[in-house]
Amino acid sequence: MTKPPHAGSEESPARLRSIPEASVARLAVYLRKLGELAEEGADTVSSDELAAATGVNPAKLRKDLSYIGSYGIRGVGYEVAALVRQLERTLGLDHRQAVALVGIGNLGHALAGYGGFGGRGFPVTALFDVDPDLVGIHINGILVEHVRAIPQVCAERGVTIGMIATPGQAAQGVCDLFVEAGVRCILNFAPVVLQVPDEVEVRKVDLAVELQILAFHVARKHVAAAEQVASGNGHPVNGAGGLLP
Amino acid sequence: MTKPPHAGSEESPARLRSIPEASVARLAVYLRKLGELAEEGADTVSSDELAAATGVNPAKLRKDLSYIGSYGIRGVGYEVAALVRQLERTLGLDHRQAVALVGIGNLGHALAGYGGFGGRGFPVTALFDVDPDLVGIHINGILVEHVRAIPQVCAERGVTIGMIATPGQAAQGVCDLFVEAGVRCILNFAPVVLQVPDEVEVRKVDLAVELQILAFHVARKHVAAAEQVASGNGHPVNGAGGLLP
DNA sequence: GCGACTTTGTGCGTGCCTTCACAAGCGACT
DNA sequence: AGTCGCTTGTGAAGGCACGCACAAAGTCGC
Repeated sequence: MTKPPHAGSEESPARLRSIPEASVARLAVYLRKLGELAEEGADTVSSDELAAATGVNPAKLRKDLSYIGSYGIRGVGYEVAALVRQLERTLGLDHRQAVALVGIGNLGHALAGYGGFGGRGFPVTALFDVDPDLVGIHINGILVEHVRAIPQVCAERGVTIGMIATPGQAAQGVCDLFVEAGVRCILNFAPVVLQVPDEVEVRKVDLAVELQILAFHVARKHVAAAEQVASGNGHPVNGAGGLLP
Repeated sequence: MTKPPHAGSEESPARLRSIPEASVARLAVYLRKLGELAEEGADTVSSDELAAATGVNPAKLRKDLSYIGSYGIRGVGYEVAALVRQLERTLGLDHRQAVALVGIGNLGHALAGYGGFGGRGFPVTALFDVDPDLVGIHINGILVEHVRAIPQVCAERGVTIGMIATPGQAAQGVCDLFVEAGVRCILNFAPVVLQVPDEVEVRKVDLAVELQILAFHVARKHVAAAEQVASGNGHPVNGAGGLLP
């Protein structure tokens, strides 16, 4: 239960497993900001500083970082370079993850051309579609192949992550092909819930749902605004600086 | 995110405000599935049925629906049409929400052309960019205007939701323009944390982070697999993804 | 009209995540 | 060398969400 305190330099897998899901998501955000800081020449950051820049609570940030070990210096902060290295190792970015993308529609095209992936250790290695007009063309130098080639191609090129940007009806079929190819992690942009074996991890990004959540908040704010007018309570605005006293 | 410690919790219209954030996200998913069911001619659904189709626990689904009122019939299920109506009202979809999009790059182009928005009550009403080569062209019949026109155009057309698909450096500036225009809800695809006044709601979609989370799971599964081989104990850890029939 | 069956709505225990608060540790300054 | 100020790391408490299990409530068959 209680971990041995101050275990410095080992790669205990138990440590990995114990990181809460919510923390992992934030670690990725910290990592990007740290990259920027490194480019600006920063040597160290304090938790308060990094927390403000990433919009989280400083204590939460420190706890998140404590999951991957003690890499801070009390009274000083965190050494940027060391923290970046450790985060990259923890997030599995120390070896590249080949990514395959299925569905070269509007969104798929954008994803295939998105520079944010390849530049960050996620080279898009294979593209697939069913449309004969698309199969055979190149996007960013990558050949679009037919969906039926998924199992073979993915296995050959060691694809570890699959992205599905097809229409909803096609998504489950594509997913099954990925699973067959041994892909264990899938990022799904199609508006359906994929059925997968236990050992496969699926994350879903649903743009329409995101908008609907915002629409809910629009409605809520509308009501709140009406209330405020009624009660005469105006709320002062916290400007772009955004740091609370 | 950063809220003043316990702002005045009035409970007047109360029902909307009391819906947990996590439930709102799922309500949107239920709504889409219900739309499909309605098209297939279904009159009623049971919670078990809808829960299986959307990948959630039936009890959780019933609790979610209970937040918006009792629209189920015991022994039968939920009347699809009535539930759709009520969900649309709760999510603020009974009046259209004009959406503005800034940043007509790869992703922006895809978003502008994405049919899933307009068809679901979110007409993309305005497009903006700074690139002179883009300003002036039409996408899907919508004119791309210069970013500096954001305040005026958004105010004129009653834009309630702004989407930011610009590079990171430009995002905060665009965000400020949205706020100036009175836009209170923002969907941010840029990899930065936006600083906004308290009354503005920001949701962030970060594709690179999504991939990094998956990369973490790839690494975790890798370790787990190696351990299994080593210890001979075949017990795969069940991750956090709880979707399983 | 009555009983059995089905399905909703929800009270409650459990576990995770967040947040506070503070001791421990480190560097700088005198 | 000692003290002071700053920052990390973490124990503990609170809150939120999830899921179980069951009572209430309705339908269907006879």
